[in-house]
Amino acid sequence: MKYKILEKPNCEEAYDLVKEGLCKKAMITLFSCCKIIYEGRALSQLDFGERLIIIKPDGSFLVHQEKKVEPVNWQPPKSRTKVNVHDNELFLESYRRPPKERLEVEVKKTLFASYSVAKDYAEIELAGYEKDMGDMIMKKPYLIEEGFKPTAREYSTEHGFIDILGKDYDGNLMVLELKARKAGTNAVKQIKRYLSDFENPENDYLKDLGAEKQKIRGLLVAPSINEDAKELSEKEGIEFVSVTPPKELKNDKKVTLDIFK
Amino acid sequence: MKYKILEKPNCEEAYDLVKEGLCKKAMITLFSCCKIIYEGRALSQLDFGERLIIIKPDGSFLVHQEKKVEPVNWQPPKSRTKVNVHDNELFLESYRRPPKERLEVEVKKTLFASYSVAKDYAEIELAGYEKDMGDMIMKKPYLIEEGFKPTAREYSTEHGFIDILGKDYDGNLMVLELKARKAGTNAVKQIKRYLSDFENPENDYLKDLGAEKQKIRGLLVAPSINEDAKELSEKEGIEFVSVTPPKELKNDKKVTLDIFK
DNA sequence: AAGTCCATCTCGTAT
DNA sequence: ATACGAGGTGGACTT
Repeated sequence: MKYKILEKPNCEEAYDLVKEGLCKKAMITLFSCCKIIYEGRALSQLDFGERLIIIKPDGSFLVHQEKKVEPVNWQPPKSRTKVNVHDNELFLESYRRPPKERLEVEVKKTLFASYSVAKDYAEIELAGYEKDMGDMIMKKPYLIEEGFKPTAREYSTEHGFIDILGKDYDGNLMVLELKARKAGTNAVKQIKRYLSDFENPENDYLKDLGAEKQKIRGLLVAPSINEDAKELSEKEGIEFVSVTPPKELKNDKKVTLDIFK
Repeated sequence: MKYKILEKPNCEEAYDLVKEGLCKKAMITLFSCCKIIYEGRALSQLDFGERLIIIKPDGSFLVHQEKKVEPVNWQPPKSRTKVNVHDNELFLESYRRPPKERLEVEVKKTLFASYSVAKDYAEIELAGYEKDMGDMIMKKPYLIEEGFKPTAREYSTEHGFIDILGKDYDGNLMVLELKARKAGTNAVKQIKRYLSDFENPENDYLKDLGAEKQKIRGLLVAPSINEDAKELSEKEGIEFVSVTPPKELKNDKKVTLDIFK
């Protein structure tokens, strides 16, 4: 059977449903009054209350209260779920390692329980990230300014990776830091740190890049910038260029799955 | 009624159930074949497939695929859910602002739908965070070393907040950076940045702190440290002290709610 | 409302 | 395996 739903199952019925769901690699949901203990990287306890419990076929284990996007307790994919009955109560346990972590759910009463084997072959398509922005700038460098030529991406320095390195029309070195969202002071400070790498005479980045004795320009590239960051960038001589990450989906993937007809 | 479950509801039945659930401020779950579009800070689309849809009474909207802990699409608390029927198909929409964001779910077929009003008055108790660690060190400064005296917490500098500031037995200034988990190179770099604030003669932190001409020690306090970070800290003269965040719950909250008996 | 920072962050990716 | 960084980060807290 592809799915099963039980209303007010007793302890043994709920146990059987969970067992069956695990066996069939189904999504299992329980709406139950339960108490939860977590022990691992941190430690938590949550007294009895009614919550939604979800066990996914990849081993993920979620407990959702009626508020917030985040689960109140959880275990990650590849965790192992165990089911037990003690004193007419259902116990769910989820183990992972490493790190060694344990989640224990004591189920007092279940309003309803279900499992169902999901048919889902689609993957989400996303756009509007820093990566998309970088791709776009590499392809259309004039978005930064006329004559800009990118030379390297993810250029490694002592202080981390420079998003894009390049030269302007006059051959001056340009250090670009990309932010897909509104930039803050941290982004400006980040660029300052990269620039300090080039000022250090011990490093021979400049020689490597054939840009010795040239001016070095630091650029913050983001859709917008907050007031503090604007002030700091002006003070530090960091330029700001407004670029918005492209929000374009590769729409060629127009699959209509026959299964769902 | 406190809850309702429908197996293979048709479009109108599902519509009525969702409407009723929203009205009663219930947790709503649907296991449906659906297609999803999101538009807001980023942009996404997800083709038809079977997923678990959750609408919480606080306005949170979650769509879970059969893998991962994170929802594939979501809206945060206080979002507004709208339900509609077009051409014998159910449409769920969730709006928020600011930022203006929109989630649209086209439901082709529903395996089962439910709503239930959750009775949950418990709050999670957690231990094992950086905050707990800080509390412990302020109370038991000898955990850092004999003679250590903390003087300030969350001390503001140009480069951010110093977790704990203090003096050693000889009156030297100590800058403590706390990490509740294994520390990496970033933590060491963070301390270097704080220390640079004190080296800058423009700042008069030192005068403020009455520690002029004293040595300044940078300490990384964490349960453990990775190899790169260890190397860097030794090179930079940053000391490492191993402290594990306390994992103790205030166990006095042993409430047994009569409602659940 | 906007900024800042921690998190059982999760998740992808490179090493 | 571990390390590192982005995220529609979320969520709590401060200004």
